[in-house]
Amino acid sequence: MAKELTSRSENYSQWYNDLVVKADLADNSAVRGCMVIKPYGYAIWEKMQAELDRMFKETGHVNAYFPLFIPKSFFSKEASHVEGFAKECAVVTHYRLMNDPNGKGIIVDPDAKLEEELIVRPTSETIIWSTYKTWIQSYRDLPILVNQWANVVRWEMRTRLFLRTTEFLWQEGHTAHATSQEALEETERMVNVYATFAEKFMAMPVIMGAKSANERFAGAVETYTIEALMQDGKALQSGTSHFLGQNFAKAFDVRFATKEGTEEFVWATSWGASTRLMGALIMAHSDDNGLVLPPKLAPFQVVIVPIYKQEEQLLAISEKVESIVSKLKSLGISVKYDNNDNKKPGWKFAEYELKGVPVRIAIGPRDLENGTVEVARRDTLEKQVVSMEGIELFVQKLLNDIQENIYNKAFAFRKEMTTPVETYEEFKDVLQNKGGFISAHWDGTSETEQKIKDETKATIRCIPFDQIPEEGKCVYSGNPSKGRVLFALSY
RNA sequence: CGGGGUGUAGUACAGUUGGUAGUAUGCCUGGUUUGGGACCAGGAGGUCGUCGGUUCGAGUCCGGCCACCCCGACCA
Repeated sequence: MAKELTSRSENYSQWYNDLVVKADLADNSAVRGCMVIKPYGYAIWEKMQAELDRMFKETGHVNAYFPLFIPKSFFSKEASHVEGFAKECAVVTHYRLMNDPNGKGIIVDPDAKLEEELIVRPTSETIIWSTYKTWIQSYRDLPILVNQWANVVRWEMRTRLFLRTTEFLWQEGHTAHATSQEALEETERMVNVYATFAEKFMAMPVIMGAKSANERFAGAVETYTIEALMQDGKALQSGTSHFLGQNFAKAFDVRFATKEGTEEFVWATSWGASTRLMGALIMAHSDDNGLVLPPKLAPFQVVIVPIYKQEEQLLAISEKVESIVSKLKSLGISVKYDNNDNKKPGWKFAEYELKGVPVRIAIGPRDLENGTVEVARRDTLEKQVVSMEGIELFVQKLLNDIQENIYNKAFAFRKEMTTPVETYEEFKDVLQNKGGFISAHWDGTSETEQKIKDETKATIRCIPFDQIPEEGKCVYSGNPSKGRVLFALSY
């Protein structure tokens, strides 16, 4: 029986939910707002992790691990930080359960109350900077370039698989530097790493830029972001890199002796990307037939489906497949041979399309006779019969083509969906009838941004790094502006 | 936290005026099939979310509670 997906045009949100569940990426769990990431989904996340981890290490970072729990008092040390996160923290108050003396079940042992409550980390700046205090005395101890892979908890009011879950997986980099300049360079370096990853691996074009004050991370002096555009015209913040100035060093009293013998507060950055990238990946490329994965992140890039009548035919096919598999593997191409006899070829075709496997090879008696195979590409759903001879090179090129094609497609879409506007009327019209990024002049004030948000729900996604200096008038207030910023509805 | 919805077999659902639970799919056995989600035969699987009430009798009616999902406000 078919696993029917809701179409994107019918209900985009439903389509997304259906897709995540039916492609076996993740499921809702017994715990409100928390998901189970299933093996196929987790395999994609592992691919992302592996590549990001490699890029972090290439830029000089090392991994470490800090505690899940943070003493409550740590949170009050940085004022804007606590304000940003206080409303969404899970708090541990007790450490023991007991049998309910009044009957069945178990209760929290009232005698096991913690003297100081522990916060389940929503992010680790505080626990890490309290630790850095003990690591840093001299300029010789700097820089510290640490990343951690972890889970964090943010008690969001409303959740969506991958896009916003109560618990999510991410990495958070926390670096310490002797100078403002150096920390700023680091902040920029890491947002570039994210952008490179998004474009080269996820095949997802992003716009790099700075956040406005309203959208900045709680406790940051400056937040850089990569913003991607989803197929429904909404923006998705896909990675952020923060210049924290000396805020956390001051909050946790982290000072160092300079070469000159003076004492100064340490400069900080933090940067993170989460399982939300999975949501971005899903929405960036997929269609009404299911997932479309970029070859560089697909758990397996090629699936081979045998078509046969009798056992002897399967044996003959398997023999051919074996050599194809080894040739593909020698080129570093990952491949799955699905010789499961319980499912018919047609079922497998549909299933692997749903799961977004980039290339499918079918091989049957007809092919054995002709020395050919049928190759189908997921992005365009095109099929062609090609010679078995040199198939590995054909597939290698095809995988590259697919990676490039889905990037180009997403890029063209974003271009089409980025609209410059001059008036507020136009702004509202585009927002309502077209969506996407709106490139508009803004007077630079928080008040204006807030008013636009209140009236239209659109926010400034970023002030692009490649902003062209241009005299203009704020689309809302009419006050002078020096360049355009990008507005959009966002996830 | 407001609004809406749903809890019945692994999953998705149906269940009429209240009469002792069914369909599809999946699963197990056997056989036939296999180039776009196969078919036949047999079989296993449910204290109907939970607590209470009405009743001779409750999946069904009434009340409380719980959970999850969806839509908003908050956020990555």
